[in-house]
Amino acid sequence: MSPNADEIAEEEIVERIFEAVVEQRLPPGTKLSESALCEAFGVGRMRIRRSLLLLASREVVELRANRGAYVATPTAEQAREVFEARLALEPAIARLAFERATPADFAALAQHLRQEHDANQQGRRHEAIRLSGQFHTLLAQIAGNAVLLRMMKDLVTRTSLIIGIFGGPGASNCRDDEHQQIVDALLARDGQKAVDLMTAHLHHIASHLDLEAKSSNSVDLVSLFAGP
Amino acid sequence: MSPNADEIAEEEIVERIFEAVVEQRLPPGTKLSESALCEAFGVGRMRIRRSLLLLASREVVELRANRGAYVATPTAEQAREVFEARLALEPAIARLAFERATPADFAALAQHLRQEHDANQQGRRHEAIRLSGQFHTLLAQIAGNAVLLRMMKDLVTRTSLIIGIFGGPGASNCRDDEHQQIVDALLARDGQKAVDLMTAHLHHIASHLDLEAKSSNSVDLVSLFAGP
DNA sequence: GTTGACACAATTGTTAACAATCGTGTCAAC
DNA sequence: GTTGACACGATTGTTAACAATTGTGTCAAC
Repeated sequence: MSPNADEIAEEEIVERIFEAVVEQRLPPGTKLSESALCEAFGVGRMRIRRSLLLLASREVVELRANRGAYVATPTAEQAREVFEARLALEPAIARLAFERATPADFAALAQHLRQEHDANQQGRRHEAIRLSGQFHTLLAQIAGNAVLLRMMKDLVTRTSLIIGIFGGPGASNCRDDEHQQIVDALLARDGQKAVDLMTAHLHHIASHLDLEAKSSNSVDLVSLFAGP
Repeated sequence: MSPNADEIAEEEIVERIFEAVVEQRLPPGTKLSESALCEAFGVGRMRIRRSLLLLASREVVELRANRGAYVATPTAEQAREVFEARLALEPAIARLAFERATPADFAALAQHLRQEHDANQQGRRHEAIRLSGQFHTLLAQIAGNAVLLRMMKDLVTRTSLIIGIFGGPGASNCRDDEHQQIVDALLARDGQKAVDLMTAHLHHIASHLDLEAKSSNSVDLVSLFAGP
C-alpha cells in the first residue's frame, strides 16, 4: 500500500548524487549516463531522468542536448558568484544560528567537530571533505530556516566542484580549526565574532583558489578567435 | 535545423508561470492541470510535466501525488523564512549593485521607476505588482551575480504568493516611493544608506502581513486535536 | 600517412498506449 | 434526511516501443 516502499524516490537519488559530488567522488565533467544510473539505483529510466533534471536545475549537473548529463564544471565567473553568494548568506546564517542555538545544537556542533577532526586525523579524505561542507549546512539548520538551508546545500555542493577545478592538488575544503573557532565564538556568546570569523573563513577558502588556472584550456581557443 | 524552432522550451514555460504568479493572476492553490497547460502552451504532456517538476523544485508549485500540480500555498512559517532570506540577501545585493552600477544601469533603474509609477497611477494593477517585484530582481541583475539573481527571482515570486495569502485585501507588494528612495541613495553614492533603506523596505513589507490570519482555516482543526 | 566521407552502434529524446489512483455522483439503507 | 458503499469518469503516473541525434570506427582517396 505504501506508495514508494520498493523503489527509492527522486529526492533520495538527488541527495546521493549531491553527497558524492560533495565528497569529490564525482569529479566535474563526469558523464552520468542514464543506463548506468538506472542500474546503480535500481530504478527506471524516467526516475533517473527526473533526478537529472532536478540536479540540473540546481546547477550541479549540466544537461547537454542529445549528449547526456555531466557533472557540472563551474567557470571562474560562476566560482566568483558562488563565493559572493556565500559571503552574502553565511554571515547572516551565523548570526541567526547564534541567536537560536539551543544546548542540543551546541552538542550537535561539538560532535560534528569531533567527527571532522577524527576524519582528518585518520586520513579518511572523502568523509573529511563531506563533513567540512556539512558544517556550513549544519549552521543553516541551526539557524532554523529551510530556505537558507536549501541555498546552502546547493552552494556547498558547487563549492566542492569549484575546489575540484580551481583548487590546488591537495586543497581540501576547509581547515577544521577555523570551524572550531567559530563554534568557540558561539559558545562564548560573541555573535559578532562568529560572524566575522565566518567571513574571514570564506575569504580564506576563496584565497586558496586559482581562478585563472584550468579555464585556459578552452579560453585560449575562444579568445584566439574572438581577438581583435 | 534549429532544435527548438517550433515548440517553446521548458524554461519559457517556467518563466511564463513565474510571471503569472508574480502578477497574482495565478492565486495560491490554483490547480494546474496537465491537459490545460498542454493546450495553453501548445506542447506535449512531457514538456509540461518537466516544467511542473522544475516549478516544484523552486517551491512555486506543489505536486501532490496522484492529484496534480497546484500553485503553492506558503505557510506562515515559510513566509517567515522567505523574508528572513530576503533580509539576508538583499542588503548584500544592494551593496553589490552600489559598487557595480554603471551609467547604463542607472538609466535602466530610472526607466523602471517611471514604468512602475505609471502603472500605479493608471491603475494597471497586475503590471504594477510585477514591476514592483522586478525592481528587486533588477538590482540583483545590476549586482552582476547570476546565482543571487536566481535566488531573488524565486524569493520574489514566493513573496507574491505570501502577500496573496497573508496580505490585506488591497495590499500590493511594495510602495514605489521606497524604491525611488533606494535609487536616490545609489545616485547620491551613499551605499550604506541604500543598504539601510533596503532593509527598512523589507521590514516594511513584512509588517503589512498578518501571519496568523488565513492559516486558521486548517490550523484550528489541527490544534483542536493536538491539544493537551 | 593523413584526411575525408560514410555507415554503424550507442545513447538520448519523444510519443503513445496502458495502468493506477483519486474525486464525484448515484443509489440504497438506516 | 443523512450516511455509507459502490461504480464511473477524469486525471495522473508508468512503461515500453519508437525516432532522432551523436560519436566512432572503417575504408577508400589523395
